[in-house]
Amino acid sequence: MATGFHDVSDETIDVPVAGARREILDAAASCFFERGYSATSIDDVARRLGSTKGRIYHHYASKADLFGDVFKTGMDMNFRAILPEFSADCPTHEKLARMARTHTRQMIETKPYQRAVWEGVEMHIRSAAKPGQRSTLTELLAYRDRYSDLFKTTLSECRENGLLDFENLSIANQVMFVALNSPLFWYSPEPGKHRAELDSVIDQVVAIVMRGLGYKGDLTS
Amino acid sequence: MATGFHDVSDETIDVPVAGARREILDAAASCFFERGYSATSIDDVARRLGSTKGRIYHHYASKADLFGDVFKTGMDMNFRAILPEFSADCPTHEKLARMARTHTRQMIETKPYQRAVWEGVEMHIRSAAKPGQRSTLTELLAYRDRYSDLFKTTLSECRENGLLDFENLSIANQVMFVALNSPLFWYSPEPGKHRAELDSVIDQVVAIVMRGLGYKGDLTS
DNA sequence: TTGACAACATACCAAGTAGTATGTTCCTAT
DNA sequence: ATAGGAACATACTACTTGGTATGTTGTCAA
Repeated sequence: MATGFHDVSDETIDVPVAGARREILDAAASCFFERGYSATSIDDVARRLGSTKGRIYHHYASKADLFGDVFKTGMDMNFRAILPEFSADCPTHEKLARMARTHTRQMIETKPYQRAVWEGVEMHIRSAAKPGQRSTLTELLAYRDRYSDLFKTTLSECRENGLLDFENLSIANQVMFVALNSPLFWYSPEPGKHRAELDSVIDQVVAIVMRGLGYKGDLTS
Repeated sequence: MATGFHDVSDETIDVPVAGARREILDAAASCFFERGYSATSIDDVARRLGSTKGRIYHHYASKADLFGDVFKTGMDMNFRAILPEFSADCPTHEKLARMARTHTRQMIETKPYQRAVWEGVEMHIRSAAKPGQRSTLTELLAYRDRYSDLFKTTLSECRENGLLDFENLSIANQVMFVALNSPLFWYSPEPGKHRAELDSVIDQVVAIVMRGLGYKGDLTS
């Protein structure tokens, strides 16, 4: 099948897409971010690119495929940012805090892509995908679940070490993710602002989440 | 203007819409919940009603108006649930906990409506409304802000009393709301399940949030 | 030089979609 | 009884949208 769409189910993490594809992806992510998936037409994306539909359909078989690639590219970014932290050899609670910070930073710095990921998850929850989209979306969601499991595992370790305290692991994980993702909806860094402000926002969100999960210590590391 | 659409800006909280309107609202909320606003056609709503477009356009001037009424009805439900708690005379932290519980319960029990509220907020954030929808949506958002301020006020009081501890009030409020709203996305009560399960989910979410905001005490009240 | 193919643009189509214009039926106030 | 309007259904239109079919141009290997 010549969708130009790499298989999601293999166990490797892809490097970011480059060149022409990337331009299309950026435009698509921006449009999906501003208007949502179904309110965005292929012509909208083309207009933002300063070109026409032809260009997009030359690289992608369908609108759903384009969305899928935005989703996957967003997740690739997250994996590349998180894996070093996940593999780091440091106290479990510190690892979790670093992962949380990195994740939250990702949400802000690659917002359009992450917003597409969010919508993809929503589409799956509401099972609002037509057959055909359905199988592709399911694969993509499995990809995201692998990412989620990195946090889930770390959360579980922390609890076993007595560093965290919560009842149900899945619920804790869900609430944590939603909270860490939340800047996606309420924070837009003003162009002139210092990096310090962004760091402050991230620190505050992570602090609330860590304490919420039962962490008692300091987070000045 | 014969939109049959009550003014949002007055200071009273409306009683729930009854009868024929309510049937349409329920169907619309369900459709918006399952497919999102722009992926839902008026014919979809009509089909769910077992009727035709004529019925809907007899009561609502446009799709945006219909959505607006779903939004407002959802917010009316929230106000009616929260105001007694907000006005209750009890320790501030307990008031907040009760408000949080009530709000979270609302998210689960009136999910389709709350999901429309969420999407309305999103639409406003991304300013993805065409002119005309825009002014209506802005009014509705002001309505929601009044609701949000009830929590913000209580949060602030708690901090002044030394019962909570967080840095920025707005950030704390945003993170709190997103976390309390989160069951909207990950919890679907199975029909057979006991009410106990629902209560447990609510308690866990509220516990995480309260601790995250710096509350040190117990929540067994 | 030339054939072939990638990378687009142009033109087009069938299927929706919001909204309207116009019936039709039933209920109710007079 | 009947006029009138509320509450719909039916039929229609103008427009959008995803997708396709078909050009056009540049590039590059043989």
